[in-house]
Amino acid sequence: MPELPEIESLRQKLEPQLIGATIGKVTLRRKDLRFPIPKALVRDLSGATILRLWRRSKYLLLDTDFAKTWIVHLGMSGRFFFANPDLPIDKHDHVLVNCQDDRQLRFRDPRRFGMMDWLDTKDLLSQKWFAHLGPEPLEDEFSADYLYKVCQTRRTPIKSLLMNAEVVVGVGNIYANESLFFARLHPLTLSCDLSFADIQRLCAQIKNILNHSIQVGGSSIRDYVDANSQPGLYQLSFSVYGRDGQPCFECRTPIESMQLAGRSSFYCTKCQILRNAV
DNA sequence: AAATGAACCTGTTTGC
DNA sequence: TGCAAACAGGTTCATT
Repeated sequence: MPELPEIESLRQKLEPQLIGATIGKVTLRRKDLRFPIPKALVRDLSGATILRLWRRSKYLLLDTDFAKTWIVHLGMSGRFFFANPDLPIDKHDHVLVNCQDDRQLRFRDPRRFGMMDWLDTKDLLSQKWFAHLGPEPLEDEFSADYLYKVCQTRRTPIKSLLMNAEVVVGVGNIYANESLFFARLHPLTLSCDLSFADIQRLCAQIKNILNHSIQVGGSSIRDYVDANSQPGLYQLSFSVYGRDGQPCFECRTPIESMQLAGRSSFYCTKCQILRNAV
C-alpha cells in the first residue's frame, strides 16, 4: 500500500483518537512480521500512554510516557485500524491492542512485509531504521538545489533515484510515476542529464502531488485503508499509474508501461520525451 | 562506491 | 473451469 500520503493520512486520523490514550492488553498472534517483534514492546506497551504521534518516512512513530517510541511500518499490505469488539479476527490480524474504550487497534498484514519496533524516544531519528534516510519531501530541505546536486553525482534513471530512500523518503512507485509525468520527464532519463529547470519542475510536482494526495486521504488500490477502515481517493486522480494502454489525458497517446528496477513504470511517450538514457 | 536484482510472503489477477 | 505464472504500494541484502 503505503507511500508517504497514506501513512500521513493514517497518522492524521489516528492522532485525535490516540493522544492521551492508555494502552491496555497487547496480544501477539504472531511473533514475527518482517522482523521479530521485540518482547519488550509487548511487555511495556501495555499500561503506557501515547504522548505524540508523528511520522518519519513511511514509519509511524508513537511516543509513550515510557520514554520509548512504538514504531509501526505497514510494508506493502499492512493495515492499522480500529476494530469494534464484534469484528471477527482475521487470520492476518497479527497484533491486537486494546485501548481505553472498548475498541481495539489492530495490525493486519497478509504479506508480513511490515514491522514493529520499540526504541528509545531520545535520539530516535539517529537510530537504526532512520540513520541513513534522506530528507522528507515536503520539508524545505528537499529543494531543487538539493535534488540537482544529488542528480549530478549519480548516473541512474531518475525514477530509480526518486525511489531511493537515501535521496528522498516517502516517494514510492505510484508517486514516482505520477511526479515524472507532471514534470514531463521520462522515467529512464539519467539523473545527471537533467537540467536545473527539469529538477525545479520535478521537485515542485513531487510536493504538489504528495500534498494533494494527503488532502484526499491517500491512494487505495487494494489494501490501504485509514484508521477507520476508509479508503483514500487519490487513485481516482492517477494520470499514468495503472493506466497502461489508456489514452494520456494531455495528448490521447496510449500510456505505455515497462519494468524498471523491478517496478512497473507507466509513462506517455509523447509528453515524457526521452532525451538520454542508459 | 554505486547500481542492479533477488529475496522476503501471501493473495489476487491474468493467461493458457 | 482449472491451474500456473505473473504481479502487487517496501526495504534490505548480496552481487556486479
